[in-house]
Amino acid sequence: MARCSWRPGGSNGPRRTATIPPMPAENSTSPTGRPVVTRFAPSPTGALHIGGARTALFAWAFARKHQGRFILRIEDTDLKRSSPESTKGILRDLGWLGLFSDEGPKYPCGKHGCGCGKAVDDAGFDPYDRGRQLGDNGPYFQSQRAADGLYDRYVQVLLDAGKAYEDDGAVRFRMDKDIAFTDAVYGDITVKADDLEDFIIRKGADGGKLPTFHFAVVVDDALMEVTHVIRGQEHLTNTTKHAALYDTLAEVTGDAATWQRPVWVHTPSIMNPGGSKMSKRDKARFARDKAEEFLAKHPTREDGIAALCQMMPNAITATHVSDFLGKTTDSVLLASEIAGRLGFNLPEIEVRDFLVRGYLQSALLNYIALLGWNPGDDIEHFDLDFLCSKFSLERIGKSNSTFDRAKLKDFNAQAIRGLNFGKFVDRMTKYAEAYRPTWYSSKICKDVDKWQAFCGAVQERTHLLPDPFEANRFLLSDDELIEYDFTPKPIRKAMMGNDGQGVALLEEMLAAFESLPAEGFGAAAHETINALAEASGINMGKYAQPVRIAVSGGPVTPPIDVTLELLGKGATLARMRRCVDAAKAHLAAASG
RNA sequence: GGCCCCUUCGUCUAGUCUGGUCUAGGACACCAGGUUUUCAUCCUGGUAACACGGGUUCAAAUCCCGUAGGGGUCACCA
Repeated sequence: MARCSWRPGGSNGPRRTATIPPMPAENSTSPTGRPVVTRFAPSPTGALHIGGARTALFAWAFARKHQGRFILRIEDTDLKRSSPESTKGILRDLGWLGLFSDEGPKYPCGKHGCGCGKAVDDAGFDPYDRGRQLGDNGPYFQSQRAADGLYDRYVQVLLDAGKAYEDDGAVRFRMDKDIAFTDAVYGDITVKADDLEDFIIRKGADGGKLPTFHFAVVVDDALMEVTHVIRGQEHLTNTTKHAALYDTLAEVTGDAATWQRPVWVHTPSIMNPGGSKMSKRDKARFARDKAEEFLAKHPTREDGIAALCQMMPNAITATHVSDFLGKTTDSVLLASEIAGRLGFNLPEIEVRDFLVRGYLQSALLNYIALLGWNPGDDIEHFDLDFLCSKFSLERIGKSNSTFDRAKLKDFNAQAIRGLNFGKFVDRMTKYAEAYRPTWYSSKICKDVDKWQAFCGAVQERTHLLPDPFEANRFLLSDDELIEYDFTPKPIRKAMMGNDGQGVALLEEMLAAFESLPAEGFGAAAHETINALAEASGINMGKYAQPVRIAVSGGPVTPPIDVTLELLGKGATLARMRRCVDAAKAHLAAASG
């Protein structure tokens, strides 16, 4: 395999030789005649967000489809905004999605790509460790490549050839020709020289004399032999710059093979329902709106802010809050703090958000694959293998698409239902361990039989992993804490309807349950109800609803046998007694 | 504002290149009915779109022009 080091001395023999295997005939998507190489090149300025994940997915799938390589390269040439933490986060999230690179830095523990939600011990993990960067094209961090003097060599070549010039400490590239290029999605694009401007390829002292994105991306993609540049459409206009750079570098180095233009593939954007581009700032915006609603409930704005601050940790002052409300800051930290106190969920924007909210990676991947791409038939539900076998550039759409959480949620529910039971139990256990400690340490979760019964009862009604925990809080509640409110219609109807028939039936069951054994209580109680119903000719539902209400305070629970088994005899009877008393009091109050 | 790009049900989209088979198909959401001890699931049915205006043609969602709307870009950010 040809190494990618360009000889600054000027020897300009072709780097790629005839030893490069010819493209398979069926591979018409690589007109460059080279083996397919794609890359994902995030800048580590924050967590991996959903748009980046889709770009990575497409690049990864395309490489798989053509038996090519998928490279991960970190574009950290912006000193001020890049951080190793972001790099770790991006690596971790790509790992969670299962989009591992063939070359470039990798997350250390493949096991934690499992979505278990477990806090990963990455204390000793240094993504910048060159030993971890697999591949023969040197380091995969632009900061390291710059330190090696890589980009400077080419800047000098351009300077020497008169194609670039110094400008106030920076180096600017001349754009003096019309540029035309072909995009695999958008087709032919032409821009006249008059509409183009010379642009910076190397920053001045303030920017650490580092290459700009436009320059680094071209040099790296060329040297890494990237054949297909798949990225978001915000780069479509920028591509004129890149095309010019490829052409000029080919001309001045005489190495047309290395500086051959790649196939550009620009993907449409993912938008919010409101029409704005999906971004981190949405969290702040959302929290702000909710906070304003909260404020509006107070006599004055000042009162509202004071009340809000009251709820916040001490470190957060009124100034912080009003800055946030005044849009001086979009702090995600503040946004999530407000969300926590006011009891709402921030919109999921970053890949990690979806993990925390209980989405399965298979559902998320499936859904985002369909945002801007489709297999051409009516198949919507598929896995990564299917995607890899079907993915094609031709089927990427041109128009932006709106992110529809309702549809994603449906995909997730279907994915959960499709999980085999053992896997579902495993997911629930790990989710509880990571995000629901109270449940994780509860006797329901610790008792294998109970836990299996619980999971079995909830699987088909789970849309998001935490749903069962939210919907069944009553299972962990103290008996005395169950509150009975007989005014909501479904409850009133079940208990008070037909002259308080529900209350009477509840008493009847209570009496019958007393003699049941504590062991196997759920099944026994269920049989008893069946027998009672049959004997009285009153249908089963009339018995079941009052029990539901008695044990949970509400009209909705898992199937009655499982519910009572999880609760056990003691709790069930205690709650039924309290409920009977409360119902009678309610009845008396109503008639009196 | 200049330049580039986009425009089919509320949303994701099929169909557009290679006009007729499109009285425009699927999915999510929504509505109605059915199954079910609640909820959920499941089943059946329904509402709902070719942005607008011209042109070409025997025939246009499909081709051409214009208008409107939307997005992107015009940084020593990527």
